[in-house]
Amino acid sequence: MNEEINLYFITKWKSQFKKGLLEYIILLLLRSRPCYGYELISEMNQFTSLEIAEGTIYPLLNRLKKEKLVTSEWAEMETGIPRKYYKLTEEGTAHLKVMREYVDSLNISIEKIKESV
Amino acid sequence: MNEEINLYFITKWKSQFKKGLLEYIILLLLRSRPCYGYELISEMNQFTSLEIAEGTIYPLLNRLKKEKLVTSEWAEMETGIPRKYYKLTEEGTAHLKVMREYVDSLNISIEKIKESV
DNA sequence: CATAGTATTTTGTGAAACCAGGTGTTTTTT
DNA sequence: AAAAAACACCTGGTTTCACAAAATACTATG
Repeated sequence: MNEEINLYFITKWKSQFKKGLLEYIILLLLRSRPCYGYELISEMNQFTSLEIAEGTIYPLLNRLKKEKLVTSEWAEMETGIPRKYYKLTEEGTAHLKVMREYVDSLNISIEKIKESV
Repeated sequence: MNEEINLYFITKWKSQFKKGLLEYIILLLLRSRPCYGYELISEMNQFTSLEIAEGTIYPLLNRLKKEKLVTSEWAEMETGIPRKYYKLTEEGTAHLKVMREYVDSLNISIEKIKESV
């Protein structure tokens, strides 16, 4: 049935599709509580079909920090490796709101296109 | 109210967010009928809040053609400039189906994240 | 004590959107 | 009739991001 699907194309497309989307989802996830990078990777695997590489999430979090949408803080664990927790700032919340409105309005438009056939 | 929004950040993010998404929307638009590039730009402006530059759409359509997801054909107009019409192929339809399922499942996941606060 | 899992970081590569420009035609304005 | 705007396509260079791969280092399990 799917013999004719070019999986290489789909894989590439999925990778491109994540651009910007990951930033949005990470901010959404941080809305509920501070998280550390490794945790966000597993949250992502659990809640979505998205897989996010380590080499993706840590630079992404650093960008968000540089933009002051999140802050970070080391947490020494009683046992285990220290974790760097990222927390949404007020600025982050405000920006997420703008992003969310954009994504929502886009989704509505796309639904219209899908229906209009 | 929005004084604190970094519009430069938002603009960059929107540009990133389009990656992969545009490819998906173009295929969705071509599902109903063949279109030419310039037409797709105005359709996009009309139906969505997305703006797509000429320097984006023409390379995009060429990529889709190279991947055999669309075919193209010149149409000499009785009056006006010749147009290159792009038409979805069977392969394009099959790939769009896969992409659509991916996007739909992602949207469901994101909705869950949004609700879980 | 070796292996797997936890947790962060860095480097290099590839792909896509965009800007800025170019070409040529047609229509509208002045 | 000339100038300007709109139509319609294309290209080259820049920037950004996801990813693979590797490095570092600690912890838990067998």
